[in-house]
Amino acid sequence: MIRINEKFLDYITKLEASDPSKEIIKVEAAVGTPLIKQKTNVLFVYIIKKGLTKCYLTEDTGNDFIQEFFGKGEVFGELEVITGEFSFCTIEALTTVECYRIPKKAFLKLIKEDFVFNSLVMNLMATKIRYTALRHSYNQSHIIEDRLKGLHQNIPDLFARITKNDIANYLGVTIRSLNRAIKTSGLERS
Amino acid sequence: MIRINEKFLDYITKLEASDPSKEIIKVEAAVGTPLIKQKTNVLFVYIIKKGLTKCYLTEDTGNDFIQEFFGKGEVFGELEVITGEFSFCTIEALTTVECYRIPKKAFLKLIKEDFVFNSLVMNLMATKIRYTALRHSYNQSHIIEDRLKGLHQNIPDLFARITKNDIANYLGVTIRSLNRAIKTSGLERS
DNA sequence: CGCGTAATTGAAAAGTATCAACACTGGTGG
DNA sequence: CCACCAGTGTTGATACTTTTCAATTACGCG
Repeated sequence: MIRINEKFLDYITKLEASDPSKEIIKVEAAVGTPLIKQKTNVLFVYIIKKGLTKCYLTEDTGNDFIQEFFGKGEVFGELEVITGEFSFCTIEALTTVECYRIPKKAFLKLIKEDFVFNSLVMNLMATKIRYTALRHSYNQSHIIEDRLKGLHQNIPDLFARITKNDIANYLGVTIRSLNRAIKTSGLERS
Repeated sequence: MIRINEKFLDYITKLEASDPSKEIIKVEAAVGTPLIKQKTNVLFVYIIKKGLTKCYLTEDTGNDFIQEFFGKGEVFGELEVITGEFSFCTIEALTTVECYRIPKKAFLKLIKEDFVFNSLVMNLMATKIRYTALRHSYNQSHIIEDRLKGLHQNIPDLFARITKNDIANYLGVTIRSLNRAIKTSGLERS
């Protein structure tokens, strides 16, 4: 599932336009660039303006597990900035990505002083929890084929946008199993 | 893993003590009582004072998947109250449970007017996301035996406190597989 | 004692991973 | 222009993990 958050993007766009101190700036990242790295200190919060990223964890086994794909308006880095802990995941650009970047201090100030902003962040986090919980549950109680079908319904041009490797890492399976599931589900030429 | 949040409990305890309008009240639930039901409107936020609950989703397949066990200080219902959506999980008492109960309106008012409270809620949600994400990733990339060992490390008296059925639903496996894992991991008499 | 719920176990079937070989594609440099 | 290479994708055979199904035992309680 590619998550988006138009509402938040709208608000940030307005903020950026009326920001005299230029705390919110636009940055661009090329394909493959890690915007946040696992187990590092997070100094900025990012909001995607355009493009696609993956959010993944590298396990001690060496496996990557993709949590979610972030699209337009999605926010990352906010958890780490709020709790002050190191990042538990890596955010990497899958396409060229344009985003807004807010320094930690400015983000925390906005949370404190702008209640609308505060509410948007609360909502965004609540939605992340719901989404993550539902997906975990779904993954545990459905076989690969069902999970693949579900993903494909949400992203019709799935195979054009995301590599097989990333799809497999998102579903938490090997590429071999993914390929078999594609066959048996009849999703080959999509 | 049984999650706890002493800091939040402390704050609520203080709030309750100095609450003239008696919006925060203490309630008690017997074993098996559902405090929040999946797919229903949520009117209260709860904070556990004493006891243990399970937070689980019932899938369309009929399987229950336990998200987490909540202990002292853990909060639930806050997500639904913030987003206004129906609950996506059920919260059920595993022991006799004492908790504080705050009406939706009062909770939202606290968020708006008490910044310390607001920060505590933000932190609590950020922590939930981190925890949920890490667990999902861990579950996808480790076999049952490892997952069981990890759980047992966190809850040494696991088998005394939680039924086999619930442990299996927490790990997302069948009881049969759980029993085999207990054997092969040498955790039988714990 | 008798009942219902929880726990245990074996055998077979289904699902998934591992391993290894091979095909396709778009550069890159001789 | 071709050979080579790296990255990506495909496929079969086999081994391993987990579920399903069914039978059986253990335990608490009226």
